[in-house]
Amino acid sequence: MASVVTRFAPSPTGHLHLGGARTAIFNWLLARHFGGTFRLRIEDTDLLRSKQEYTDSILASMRWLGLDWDGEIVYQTTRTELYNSYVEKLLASGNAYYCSCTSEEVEAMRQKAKAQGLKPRYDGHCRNLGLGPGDGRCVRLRLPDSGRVVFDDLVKGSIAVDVKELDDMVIRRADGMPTYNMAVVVDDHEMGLTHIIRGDDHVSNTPKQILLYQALGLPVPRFGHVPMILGKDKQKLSKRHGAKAVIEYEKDGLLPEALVNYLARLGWSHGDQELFSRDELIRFFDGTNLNPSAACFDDVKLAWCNAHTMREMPLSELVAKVRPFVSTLGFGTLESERLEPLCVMFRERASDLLGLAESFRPLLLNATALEYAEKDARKHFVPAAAVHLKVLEGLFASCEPFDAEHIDAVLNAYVADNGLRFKEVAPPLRTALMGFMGGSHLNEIMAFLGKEETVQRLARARAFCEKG
RNA sequence: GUCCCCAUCGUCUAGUCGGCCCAGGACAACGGCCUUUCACGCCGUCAACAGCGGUUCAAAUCCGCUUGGGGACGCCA
Repeated sequence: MASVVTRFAPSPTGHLHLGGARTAIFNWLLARHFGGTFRLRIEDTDLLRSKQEYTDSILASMRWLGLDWDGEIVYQTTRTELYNSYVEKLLASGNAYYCSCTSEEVEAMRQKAKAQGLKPRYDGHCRNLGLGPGDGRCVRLRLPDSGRVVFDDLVKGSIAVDVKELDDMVIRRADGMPTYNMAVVVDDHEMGLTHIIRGDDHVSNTPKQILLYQALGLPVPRFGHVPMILGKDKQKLSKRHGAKAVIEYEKDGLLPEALVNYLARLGWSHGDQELFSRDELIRFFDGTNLNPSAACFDDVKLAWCNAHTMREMPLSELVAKVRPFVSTLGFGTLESERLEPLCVMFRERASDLLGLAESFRPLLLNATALEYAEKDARKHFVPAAAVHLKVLEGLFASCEPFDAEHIDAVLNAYVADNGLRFKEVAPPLRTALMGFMGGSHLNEIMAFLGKEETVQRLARARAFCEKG
């Protein structure tokens, strides 16, 4: 099989959003699977809405997701002459013609067709007028008089459309600029595309583009139209329906591996497997098993996927990734030696980096600033607990070395020697140390806090217990 | 309105040529175990083939219709 060439072609009119990210992932995966080429093209011909900052943002998100592209990035605004050379070919071969109809006239044709219960379309008014170039004249493609356009879609199977449903579309505007379909066909051909995976909303453009390829005598690439991603409410994912940009997930502390894993799995499957490493994704994704029906985005499952990734990744990597979140939350800049135990203690309790960093809060503030959860304090800071805390203060003060193992021994001995049960001692102790009934193993928490801080926390809590 | 596409648990999905599917996995929910809290982990429960016809010995799987959903009909991309 000839080398596979795929592409991602966003318009820089906004940040990279989930739907775009997913089509980028599919194209990237297909290219990497077959050892092919993955190209990037910026469709910036909409001068009013396109902005450099969006191009930068999209590229940043692509890099963050780990989707590397091959070759130079193609910017459509730099290729007007190229597109026009193709329009000229079409004009020369008689497959295109000049049209002098005004927008108002074309609109009237559409209304008329609509009134007759037909699809609104251009009626071919200038088709055989033999008009030459002139002011205000656009160029239209001359469609075959009859026939069907049939293509085998990678995800939806065979799709057929009657040429009668289409009309002689504009391929070059009166201002000399090519239209979208024209530019896309020229670019996809010039860039050597063999496979094009894109959103569902393009299926109706596909017959038009195929007709263009045929008129130009060019080979038609393979198309695959993936359904759009729906929101929780089954509505199309839009800004109003919780559609978030990739960059926001990054800010929320999601791991790119997890987002790629989740998105790849949305609309594609490999048996019952849910979790994939990047290598597995590349190994298994071959353009088959793409689901033709639309999928709803589920951020709960994304969170699960992220939590899993966070638990499995190397500790050193996790430490490096939470660090910025720790400082953003105002906990200062911590050494890896301090961050490591924190990550070990809390990584399986958080579902994203921000949440993980946030869970460090009770252990990074001073004893005097620790806030007690009212409910837990009321329940566990009772007079009886004061006795335990007081004895423990003394025992811990003389615990040497003050590490998890020895702390555990002290705690166990205290409970055993006094015929107590852990359930009587642990709650007040935990509340004293964490401020609420949560967190990791008590001995590890104390070891992290250090002797002095631990004793201080117990003493402060004891005061509350005595008050009752 | 016209054309195109889609239709399995609440959600993501498995389901090679129809039989091994009174439909499997995962997330969520619920229950339990583990336990020094919360989590993780483990075990279990709940839960779906849109409807109606047809083909067939046999249909979630094939065909048709209906219903429902989505998309497209620009000198936007």
